[in-house]
Amino acid sequence: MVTIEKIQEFYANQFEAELVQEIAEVGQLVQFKANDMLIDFQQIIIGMPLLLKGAIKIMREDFDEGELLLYFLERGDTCAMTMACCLGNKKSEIRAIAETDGELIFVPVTKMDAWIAKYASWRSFVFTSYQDRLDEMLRAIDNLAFNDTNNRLKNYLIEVASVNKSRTINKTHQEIAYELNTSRVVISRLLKVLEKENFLELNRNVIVLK
DNA sequence: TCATTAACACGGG
DNA sequence: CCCGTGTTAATGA
Repeated sequence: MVTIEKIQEFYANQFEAELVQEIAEVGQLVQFKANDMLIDFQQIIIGMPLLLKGAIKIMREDFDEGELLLYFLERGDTCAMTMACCLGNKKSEIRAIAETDGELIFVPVTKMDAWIAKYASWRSFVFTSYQDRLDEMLRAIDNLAFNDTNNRLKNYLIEVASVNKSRTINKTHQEIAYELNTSRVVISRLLKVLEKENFLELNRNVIVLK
């Protein structure tokens, strides 16, 4: 059961009391661990997540089995894909994997529709979420189209450090290569250069930004 | 020029 | 020994 306090803590200024009450009644509190798979491709979405704590990475599958990191979700965010799926009864086009440990509230699909009509605050939450995700998607596309791998890697490292709230990144070169949809050789080489530039420090399984 | 794939050596756990 | 890392050589876009 979701406590009203928890919802208020994170969404207090956004939702009217009555809506907070309803979320508390039907919402389901879910704890997740880093690397938990929360949503997979083709999966049918049965609920919508309201992220309280932690970070979730949203991945897109490539035509040839590769993957690509689109963006991270953080506290107060929700997944636009989920909303699109809920409203359109479609399967997921993305994969959501926990980047860190965290906590979210799961709201059943059935309520989503009703609340859009009933609560102005929910309606604007849904719309601004769409807007935010679209903006992030555009940034992801720009990054991909106009940046070389070196800059993509830098941006990626900075973003990862930010969502983990730590300058220490616990990832292997292979994992990074996978998320940026490139090869490990390239990542190893670029990281080595960045180390020489004193941008970071390399250790086994650990990268420390300076 | 820069990425990819394959291959290999090194070394820490 | 296994895995992550660093590097090279060949090939391609």
